Amino acid sequence: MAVLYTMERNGVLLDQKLLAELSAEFGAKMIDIEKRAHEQAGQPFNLSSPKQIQEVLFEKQGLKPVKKTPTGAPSTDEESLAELALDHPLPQLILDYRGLAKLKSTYTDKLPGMVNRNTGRVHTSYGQATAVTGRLASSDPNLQNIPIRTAEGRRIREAFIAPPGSHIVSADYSQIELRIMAHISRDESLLRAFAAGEDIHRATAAEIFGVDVRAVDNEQRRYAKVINFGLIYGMSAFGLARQLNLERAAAQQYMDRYFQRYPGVAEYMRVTREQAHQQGYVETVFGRRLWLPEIRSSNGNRRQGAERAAINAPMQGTAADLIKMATIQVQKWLTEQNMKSLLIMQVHDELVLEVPDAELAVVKTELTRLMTGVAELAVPLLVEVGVGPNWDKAH
DNA sequence: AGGTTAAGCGCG
DNA sequence: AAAGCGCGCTTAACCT
Repeated sequence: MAVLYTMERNGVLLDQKLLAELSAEFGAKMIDIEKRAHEQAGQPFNLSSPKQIQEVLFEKQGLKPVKKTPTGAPSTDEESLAELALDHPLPQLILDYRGLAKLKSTYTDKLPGMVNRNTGRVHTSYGQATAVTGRLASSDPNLQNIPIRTAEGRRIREAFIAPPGSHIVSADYSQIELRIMAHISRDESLLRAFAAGEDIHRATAAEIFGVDVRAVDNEQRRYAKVINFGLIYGMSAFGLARQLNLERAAAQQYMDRYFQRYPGVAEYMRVTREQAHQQGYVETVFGRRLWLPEIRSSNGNRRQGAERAAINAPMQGTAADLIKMATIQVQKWLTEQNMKSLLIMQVHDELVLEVPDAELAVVKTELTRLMTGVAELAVPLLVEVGVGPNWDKAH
């Protein structure tokens, strides 16, 4: 994939002033939180140290551990601290500190140092034979995990900018893995929902809760979304219960209801497990294989882990196949048409370009055409294109 | 000094 | 007994 070298060489421009401001702001907040945490604890301690957090919370403050880490130590992860925060002010302070520390150390402090002296840009490396599912992997720096899920984190995305006279254009596949599940399973309800252009989580909620699509409330849609994503990952009723804070029996009812309404998906799960077990591998729609050496392990946990990977791989892997083909097509078109637009990043289901203003209209049109037309599946491929002065506004 | 592992968390 | 897939990066803790 020569296009990967093109993307690496093109690189992305950063607003270094903004990153410096964010670093200063995050740093000041961290110092303030640290002070308050030390007051609450009645002693100074390192808020980055799981061991010291354990000592303060579970020994000194006497809070009860929520769960344990694989090595048996009481866990201080986000889920645990969020629960402990209901009874004590300290865990929330630690969580706030951690969030800021992550953003500062990984992004706002680090990225400016990665700017190339000659080009003034950041150049990632794409690993083409790293992820077992066929995805690319981005490293040094990783540009595939730039924050977006929180308002605080999104401000970092604003630092990914286009030069004067250009804009950032982002084009991403909408619900690509669920569409692939529809294609592979040929489940009637799923095919119909996508063909009709329905909001898939809303449609799923209507099926599971037995109400009209228009009557689905936000809570029901949120449940359906968790179930839809969970299915792609091979989640169990136990996992669903934990995710939605439900009784296990209730979670099991939702799953039963789902598979009753989408029998094609249930069949896909069954057939995929069976094929993986018999052949020792699973395949994407385009035939790339993922070998599963642990699918016949006598260790039940390892075997079940391999089964979940088997269920996920055809969807994640086919999505990877599709965007790889699309990436090649897009670069081919840019080259043939002598466009000045640059492909600068790939983030699993998204392509990011730096586009001179004069080319905006045609690039938007052609990106959509090339990405939606890259393959003919049993459901339409939908691409959402955004334009902005930076990556955040383009998304 | 330099490498590895554990814990944790950013993204799709 | 575990329980949700795929990655890469940072800090702490521990090792040689």
